[in-house]
Amino acid sequence: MADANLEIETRLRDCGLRPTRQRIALADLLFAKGDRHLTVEELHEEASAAGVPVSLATVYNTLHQFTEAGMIRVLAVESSKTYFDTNISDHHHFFVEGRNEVLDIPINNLAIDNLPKAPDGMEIAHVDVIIRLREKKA
Amino acid sequence: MADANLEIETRLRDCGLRPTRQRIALADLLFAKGDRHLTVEELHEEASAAGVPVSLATVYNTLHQFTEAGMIRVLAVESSKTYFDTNISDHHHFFVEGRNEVLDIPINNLAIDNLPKAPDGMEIAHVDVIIRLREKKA
DNA sequence: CTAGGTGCAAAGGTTTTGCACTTTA
DNA sequence: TAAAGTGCAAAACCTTTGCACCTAG
Repeated sequence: MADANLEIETRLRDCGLRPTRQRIALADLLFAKGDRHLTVEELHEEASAAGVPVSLATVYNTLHQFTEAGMIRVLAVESSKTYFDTNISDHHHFFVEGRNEVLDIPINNLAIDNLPKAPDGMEIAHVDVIIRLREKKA
Repeated sequence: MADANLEIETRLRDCGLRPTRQRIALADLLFAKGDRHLTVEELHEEASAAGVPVSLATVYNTLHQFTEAGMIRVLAVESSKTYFDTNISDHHHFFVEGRNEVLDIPINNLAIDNLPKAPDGMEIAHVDVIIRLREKKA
């Protein structure tokens, strides 16, 4: 536990972020449980539940700082809320419509044929594949 | 011009929508110029510029009605604004980060290998591919 | 005439910001 | 003790809603 915190502290420091109590707690929640897809609201509630009172504003700020530092990624799946993904490796997502749930696509041999070239003066920053799911009618 | 309006009126009627002045004008703006990617705000401004005063609320309502009717599609590219796409055929997009611009991927032989199965009880509603672009540094 | 549509303004939800206070190094 | 981070509340967005008025069939 102390070890885990030390690891997180080091990681934050490496990203140029001061390891404050709030950032350590949030990073801990984010990375302790494997890959996660969270909204600001959800992380805020988890932090409160975990006995770490953090203001919503700080959660916003922190998640954006983590994003800039490349520790997490923003997912654009739905236009009302911002989802953050703790898995920054190259992978793609299911999105369950109606339930607003993001899932990793498990066995990732998904590939794209004939990926187009970027227009002149542009380069590809990232390719997102989102497979939208709906509940099957019985 | 009268012809075009008649066409649009018929189309709206077929979708169960009364062809009101506002809906005709908006449909006209949306479909007259080929495939487009617009926000509510942009369409509202275009309508005003075209001398068709329409309230923002009506643009929102109308675009949602058109979406439900299957005339247009919602694009989730960026989490702050909703983009609507007038091209409902199966195709994908570039998104220029920083400039917040949506472009169709032109020659569409893009294909996905090993598309995963939907989890139990779910079916695939739609697959979105978004290629995020950034300006190349010289 | 009447069901449906529109406009306005107000409310709702998410995200950002300003500023005083606190904490880290 | 500086410099950076945090919390609160207010503000800034984008979007939806309620209700009185208008309009197409």
